[in-house]
Amino acid sequence: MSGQRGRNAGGGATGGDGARPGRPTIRQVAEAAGVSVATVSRVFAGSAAVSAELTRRVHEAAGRLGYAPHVVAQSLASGRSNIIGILVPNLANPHFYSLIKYVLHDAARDGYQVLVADSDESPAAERELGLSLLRRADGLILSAPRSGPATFREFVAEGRPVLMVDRKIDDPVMSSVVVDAFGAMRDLLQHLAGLGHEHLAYLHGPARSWQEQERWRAVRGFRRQGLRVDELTATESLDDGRRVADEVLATGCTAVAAYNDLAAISLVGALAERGIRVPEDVSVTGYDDIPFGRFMAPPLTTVRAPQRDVAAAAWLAMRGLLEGQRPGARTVLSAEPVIRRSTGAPRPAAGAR
Amino acid sequence: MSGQRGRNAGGGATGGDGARPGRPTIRQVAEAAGVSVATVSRVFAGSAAVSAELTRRVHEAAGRLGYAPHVVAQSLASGRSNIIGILVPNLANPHFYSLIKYVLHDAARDGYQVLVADSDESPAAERELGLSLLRRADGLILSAPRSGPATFREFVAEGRPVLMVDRKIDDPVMSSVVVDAFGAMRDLLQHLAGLGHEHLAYLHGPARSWQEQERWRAVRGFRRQGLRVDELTATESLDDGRRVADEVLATGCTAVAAYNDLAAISLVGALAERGIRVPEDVSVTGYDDIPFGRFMAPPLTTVRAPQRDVAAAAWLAMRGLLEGQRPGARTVLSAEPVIRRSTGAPRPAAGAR
DNA sequence: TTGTATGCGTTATCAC
DNA sequence: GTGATAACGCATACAA
Repeated sequence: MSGQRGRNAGGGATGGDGARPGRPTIRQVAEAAGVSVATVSRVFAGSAAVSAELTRRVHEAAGRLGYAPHVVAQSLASGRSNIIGILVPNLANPHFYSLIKYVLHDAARDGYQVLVADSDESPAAERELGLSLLRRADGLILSAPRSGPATFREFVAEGRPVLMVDRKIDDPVMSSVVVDAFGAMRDLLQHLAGLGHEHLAYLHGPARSWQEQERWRAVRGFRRQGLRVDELTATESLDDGRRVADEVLATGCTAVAAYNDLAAISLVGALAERGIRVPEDVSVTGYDDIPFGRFMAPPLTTVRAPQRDVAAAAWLAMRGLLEGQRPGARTVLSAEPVIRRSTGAPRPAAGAR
Repeated sequence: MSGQRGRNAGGGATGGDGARPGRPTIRQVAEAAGVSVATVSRVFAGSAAVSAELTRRVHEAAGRLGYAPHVVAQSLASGRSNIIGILVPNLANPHFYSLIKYVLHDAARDGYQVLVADSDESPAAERELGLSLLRRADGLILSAPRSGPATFREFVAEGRPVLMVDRKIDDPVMSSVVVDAFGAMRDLLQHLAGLGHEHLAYLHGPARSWQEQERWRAVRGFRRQGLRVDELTATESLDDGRRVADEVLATGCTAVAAYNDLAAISLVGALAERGIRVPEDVSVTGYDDIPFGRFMAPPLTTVRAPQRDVAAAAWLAMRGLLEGQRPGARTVLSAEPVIRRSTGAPRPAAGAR
């Protein structure tokens, strides 16, 4: 027998005035309303037409007993949980929780709850967490996944919709929503080149990130224009600015393009500690346009990732998949540079500081 | 019949070589291993001693068939879902997702998944989302809830553990983990008073927040020391800085204590736009010590809320409750001011700017 | 439109 | 230590 066994004893023979405790079941409501359990089920699911009279009686009885459907039992019987999972590589980055916040709201409006998991940049954790989410959830949103195609196929093999956000994928069994980072990053660097910068440093992001690859591809492209581009590596945390600042200064560059705002913000802070002025001594750009970039001194030049649109597109796609649409759809959104005051013309001559 | 009807046909009479598709069930594993379903269940649950030989055979068969327990069926039968819910008032505030991130990890380590919901500061939404989470989850963590005791009792009436974070509660049916904001805020203002400030403005937070009430209580206390304290209202978003900045300037105060870092950051940004220098013209303090406060110019003087400890205490308490501990425990943590450079001595004379 | 009967995949009780 | 089996609470094919 089960754990809650005996909670709703009686009820059968003597007429429903048996044990009182615990939540009422659909059976008790049916009895109280003088209808079958199927009718109660239909009334609550809206799945089939029920006469006005019986609908009224069911609602009356349910209200009186304080009945609410048991979601776990519904899930077992129907095969749907009305839960979706969302897996991100780093919950500490505002970029990701802005996605989560919006998806949460859109999903709630459609009656879905959201299981959240954070892989902390670990492909192995991502695989495990993804599979774990897929046991519960009707679908999974993978935001900027760090693992590879083999893992994705394992996910899909679970038989539930998987949606990739910010990761290009050729496999037709998965849909995706991506932001075109290449174009936006190219435009951002065009802005730097236009200011007269000829020597850049790029702060790499996580190597397994598709967005990182796209952003770097755009930066690399400027080498062909004769610009010098040095490569450094940022981290996902805010605490690493000092090391990076020293490395940046060692390159002698006049501008730094960071993989994302977190790295840029941390760098600007560390530069300020050293008395280096931004943008007078060195220009700095970020990517994402997280809310705090506006409040730095100087306000950060960056690229605005349209997270509201990404989230909306993601939920729209996921809902479609849940309703049985064929997977494989690709949504591409574009981002745009936001020029603030962390970028300016390069200092006139070397050694000016 | 059910939605997945027919997925695992055959199996009974003819000996298990029936339909192949779909996930294997415990019954198929039992058959393949030549044991009963009860034994398979015990092996996977570790709930009772099973001989080494049978354990081996079960694992072998399960591995061969690719069996994994069906979590929804487990939930229905056991009455436990291994899911907890966490409900916050505003996911856009780093203060809250830092709590979420830590709880997520601690819970995952114990095999729990986490449903996240965001009430957007609405008590009505909080009630609805809380009840909704409680249908699925084994327990609910309420972070800084905005609704009242009546709602909390509804939550508790669902028969599952409810843990309050950052909200004092006298009801012995609920446990709580709170940070002593009063003491920390008092210390922070002592710092301001020590610098010579005699005229403060306080930026109120959400009225329904217990933390707001405690912080304000500490600020109000300084009136008895002869300090002048003007009251203004901040918002939870970063976008309202300009209005607040004008109101702050109108008071003529020499220091501003904001309810939280978000409000302080936004205020400093708006003041900078107006050419007002911090801390030379006006000192500003925040509360929470979100990561970005360190990277503002000037770095923000604030109070460090020990979120790692709060999260650890919260999960510890929740796990205890899930294991059947009696509710009612109170954990109180303390916070400390972090003096950075957004505070300084007041400008010597009025009208100096 | 409504009711009946069965199955969803497990857990846990009881007898051995 | 192991097996048989009744719940867990609901959805749904099918009959009426």
